[in-house]
Amino acid sequence: MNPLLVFPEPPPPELAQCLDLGGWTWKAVGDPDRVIADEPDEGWAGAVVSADSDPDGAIRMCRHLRQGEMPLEPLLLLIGDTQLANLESRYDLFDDFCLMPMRPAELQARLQHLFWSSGRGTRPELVEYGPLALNIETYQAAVDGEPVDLTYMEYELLKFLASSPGKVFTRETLLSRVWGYDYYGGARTVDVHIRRLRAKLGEEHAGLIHTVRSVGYRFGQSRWGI
Amino acid sequence: MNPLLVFPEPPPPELAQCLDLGGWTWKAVGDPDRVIADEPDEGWAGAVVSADSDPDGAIRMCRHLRQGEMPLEPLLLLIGDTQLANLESRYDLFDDFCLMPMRPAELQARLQHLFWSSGRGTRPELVEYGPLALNIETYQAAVDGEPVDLTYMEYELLKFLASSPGKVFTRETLLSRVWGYDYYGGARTVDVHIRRLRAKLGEEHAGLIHTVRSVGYRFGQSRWGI
DNA sequence: CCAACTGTGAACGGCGTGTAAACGACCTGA
DNA sequence: TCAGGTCGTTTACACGCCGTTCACAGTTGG
Repeated sequence: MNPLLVFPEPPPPELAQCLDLGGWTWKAVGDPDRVIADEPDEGWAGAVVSADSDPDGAIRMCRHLRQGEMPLEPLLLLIGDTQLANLESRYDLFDDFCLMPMRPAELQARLQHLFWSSGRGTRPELVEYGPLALNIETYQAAVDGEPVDLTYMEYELLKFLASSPGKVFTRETLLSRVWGYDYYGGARTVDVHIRRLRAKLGEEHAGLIHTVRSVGYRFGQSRWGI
Repeated sequence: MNPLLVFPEPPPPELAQCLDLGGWTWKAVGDPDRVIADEPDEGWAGAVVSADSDPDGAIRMCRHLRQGEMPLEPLLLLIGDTQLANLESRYDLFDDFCLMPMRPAELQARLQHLFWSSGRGTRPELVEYGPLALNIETYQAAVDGEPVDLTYMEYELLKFLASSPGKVFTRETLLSRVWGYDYYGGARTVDVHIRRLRAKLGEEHAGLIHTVRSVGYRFGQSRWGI
């Protein structure tokens, strides 16, 4: 999943720990001006802003995230109960809030509820390598920006390979991981699917999938640039 | 302002006191069957459901308020922190929650935030995609400006799909999100509704709904503009 | 009581998938 | 250098899954 934007930098330890425990990926940003510069390629999935230590900075951050053409959603605001009164007439700055000191389970529930409400992980999850791009959400593939029509198994196989570029997988590994642990069939199956993949990638990019003789197949270059 | 529906009957004293202090008008309803009978002429403004004393009854009430053609919004759920874990996958039953024992200021803030959101924020009144336009308020659909007559389920399905254009949904996901998480029925149901939708969209626009073999269905084009 | 809406079972057809077999490239040893 | 073997590539084909479509039953509302 795309990382969450977290304010301030560094975040309160209990917040960081709680996010990690919940399995969220996140990145702290200390200043509104750094939001664009620090934005990952996939974009922000949402934001968690703590007003505990620096209330004014937090408000500035919220306002900055919400203005502009693409307001960042969802946005969760963490505040102390003494600051509750200041919230009034600023409801446009956040989607939900959570009182400090927070209970980890409450934070988890609020984040999940927010993402459920917004309907999706906001932006597409992508697996990219060189000219290849796989959109996990839409089950679509593209090479050099040109869409490629893949069947279900072709897509799954390519996704698995491209998730670990440079790593060699044996046919047995591929069969058990892509086809399923209980799959029982010949190893030739893998070969044929690799061939169909290469054909669809086109002559120019067929070389993205390397054959490692007597071992298996590898997607992309090895780490030594062979 | 219209009264809030409050559960249970009688409500916990601290809840009643807190609502009164905040200047809310409210009316307690102890049983889902009494929601219609006790509804004031102006209708309910929203609901506050406490799961403190009777968790199962509270869930039943939430479900009852949310089902039907006119789900009651906004709905605030009050729960003890030990019940947090039960919330998962029931995010459709409420719009926000508040942990017990509650802080009066927090309840006020959450109610105000909810009414602010349902009043003018977040929820789009129109879902548009290319030639398709869905009016959420009036439950009407139009293609190329021409109104299309959709049944309830057709409308809900199309609205859900069109809310996340490009994203692929499995039949299971559609059944749980559109039909309800507790729906138990065959996946063929989805197919047939998709077919009816395509028919009503007309030959020209039937392609708006794509079949992703072995996966599910997708509305609209991918974000790569295929 | 009729009409519209919704869910389910079954038949049909297409295409994705797995497998066999021929072919060719590469390696090894004599 | 040639023979034999190993391994990957390529082609062809049949099976069966999966989506489509239709018919019909159950339900609800007017």
